Amino acid sequence: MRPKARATSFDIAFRAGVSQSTVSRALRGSPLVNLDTQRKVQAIARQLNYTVDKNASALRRQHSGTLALLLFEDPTSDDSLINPFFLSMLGSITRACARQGHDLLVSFQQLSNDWHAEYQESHKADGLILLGYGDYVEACDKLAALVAQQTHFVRWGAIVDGQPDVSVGCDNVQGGQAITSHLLGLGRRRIAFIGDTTEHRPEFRDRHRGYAAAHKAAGVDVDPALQFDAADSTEQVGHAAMQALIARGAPFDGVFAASDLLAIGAMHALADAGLRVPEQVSVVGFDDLPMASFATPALTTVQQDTKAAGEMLVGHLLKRIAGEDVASTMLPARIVIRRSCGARATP
Amino acid sequence: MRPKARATSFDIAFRAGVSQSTVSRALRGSPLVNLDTQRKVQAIARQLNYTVDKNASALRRQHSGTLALLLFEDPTSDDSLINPFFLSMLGSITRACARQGHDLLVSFQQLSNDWHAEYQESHKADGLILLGYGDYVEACDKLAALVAQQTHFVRWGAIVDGQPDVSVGCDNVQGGQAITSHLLGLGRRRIAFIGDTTEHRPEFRDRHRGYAAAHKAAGVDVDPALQFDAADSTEQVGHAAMQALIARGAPFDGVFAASDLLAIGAMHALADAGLRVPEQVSVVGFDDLPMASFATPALTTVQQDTKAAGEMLVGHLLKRIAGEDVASTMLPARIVIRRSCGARATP
DNA sequence: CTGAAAGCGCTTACAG
DNA sequence: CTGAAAGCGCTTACAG
Repeated sequence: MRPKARATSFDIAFRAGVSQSTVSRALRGSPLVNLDTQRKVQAIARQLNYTVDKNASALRRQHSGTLALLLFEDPTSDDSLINPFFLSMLGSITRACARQGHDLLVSFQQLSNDWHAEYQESHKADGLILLGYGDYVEACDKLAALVAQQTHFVRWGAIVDGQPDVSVGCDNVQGGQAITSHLLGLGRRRIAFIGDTTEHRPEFRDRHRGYAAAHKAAGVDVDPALQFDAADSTEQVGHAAMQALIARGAPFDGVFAASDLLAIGAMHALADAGLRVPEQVSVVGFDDLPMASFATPALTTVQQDTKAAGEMLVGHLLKRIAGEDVASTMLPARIVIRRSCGARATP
Repeated sequence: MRPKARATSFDIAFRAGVSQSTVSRALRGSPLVNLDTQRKVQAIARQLNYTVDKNASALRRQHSGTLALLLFEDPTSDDSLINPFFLSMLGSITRACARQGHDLLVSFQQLSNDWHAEYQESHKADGLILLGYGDYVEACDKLAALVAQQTHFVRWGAIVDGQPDVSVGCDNVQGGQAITSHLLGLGRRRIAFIGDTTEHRPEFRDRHRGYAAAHKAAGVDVDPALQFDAADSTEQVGHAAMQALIARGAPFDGVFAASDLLAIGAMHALADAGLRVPEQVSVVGFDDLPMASFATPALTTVQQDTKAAGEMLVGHLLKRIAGEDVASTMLPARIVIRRSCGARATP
């Protein structure tokens, strides 16, 4: 049984006894068309199960009503799970797109790929949302190239001085400062920091800046021996970092890991080493992943508002596409106190 | 500064001194075209930063190289998080699509919506992947309608007798049987089941069938008072179910929750009631969400291979689109023993 | 308010 | 191996 071919606007025009242009207008609800004609056309369209061919429409109008989300991953972590934080962002971005009447194309990119503009150039999407672009310094050229090509895009991440693009990020400095102050308030004086502090990972760097600011405000010196570089955000890296820190021998009574995954890995390493959290060491993270509340002990952390973030990313991008100017935006971070910091078990 | 307009195949043709048809063929690597011509055209294309306009191409070829993933959610749980299991499926589906050279459109649908065929009809996607369609009985008509319209789609879920469509699912009966046998092997004799057992939730029903089969095989009678209907898979529902079960007064020494989220909610309710897991009650779930291993105690559960699932869904769909026949496929389930079942703490 | 016509940028028979 | 031409299904000036 051959299927009936899809109905086109010409089929509707024929049955309605009007021209195809009128059909097009009527379906779009143009005020130019007579109300009766419009109703008639729409009735026939419904009856024929008609849908506008988006390819034809996009070709003609030169925009597709679609946004593309580019998720970057480290080529190393090929088959492991996607960072749960990005997954949660993906959820909120998808919802925000739907609310704004746009479709969302999702794509995983290898960091190494030549990803600039692929989607927008091919006209499959009107704009791009960038998530997890890896090393910021390396990405910077590509971002600049995107800007130069007038690609419409927004980036999730730290707001960096002199950045070429528009981004939405959480207030990493404030979050880092708040959580560090909390640890200091609990009497911790030697707090380790797990995470890169360079411009390669501006989010981590900003969290570290908050960490430093909190120490300064409390009049506590930071021991450089307590910082350990970690560029990737995985449990494995957190575990290894903690082991290295322990091996270093410099005593510590607190750990601020720049992400929850790092913190959870660190907690495992502490447990392996027979150190009790939070009695001997307070541990805090950043992100508030779903699993943070399930960790043992439950992880004190900094929550990023992914719902607001998704909404803002989509909103900003749509404005850019419409030609409006938008500024990078910082979302507030909120600390979430659980057991791992020892708030209820201060020394 | 006005941007240079995007280059088209005509621009390339002009510079290469050939016709536009030849450009089109050359870019596609057609064997019809002279190798030198091809190289020349491709060089110019690269230099001009040319990309094929996918809208034009899709319009002409009548397919888009795009697949659509439809994620259904309960309208009740509007702003809560997406089920982490689906998120993980989404990750593997995205990867599988990329590997097959297809783009993925992601869409959240309200269960109530009139979702049949929207995407394929509009020619934005060549086929559909359905995830979490809610009540199977209610969805069935729509699935049949999709089949009737010759929409290409595959569904993630239970394989149901006489179903109109192609689906990929895990072997819920086998998984349910294996994990229940494990509990019985640990000496548990009164195992509660949290989950719907009707055709409305065929996955849960199949897990329950496995539960019943394991009891039968072990010669243990099932007390109907130990089953509690739960249609939605959320912590809240699991929590409430457990409370209701406790209130019922029928004693139990084990709980098989039809999903990890239900199991985690149930464990919280048990803790609230002062019942110790696994010493007094063994608890097991289904799915093996990332958070399962972080629960306290770590949750024994049944793992679904989301990677294989994503691959298979995409593979099956692509075959359907190509006109091949494919059969519904069941993936093996694997039990993952952790602390919550009391494997190392048998009475 | 409506229609005839052009054109978005491709792919692909058709003819050479 | 190459080119001229048709056509995919729309939207939108343009003319009435």
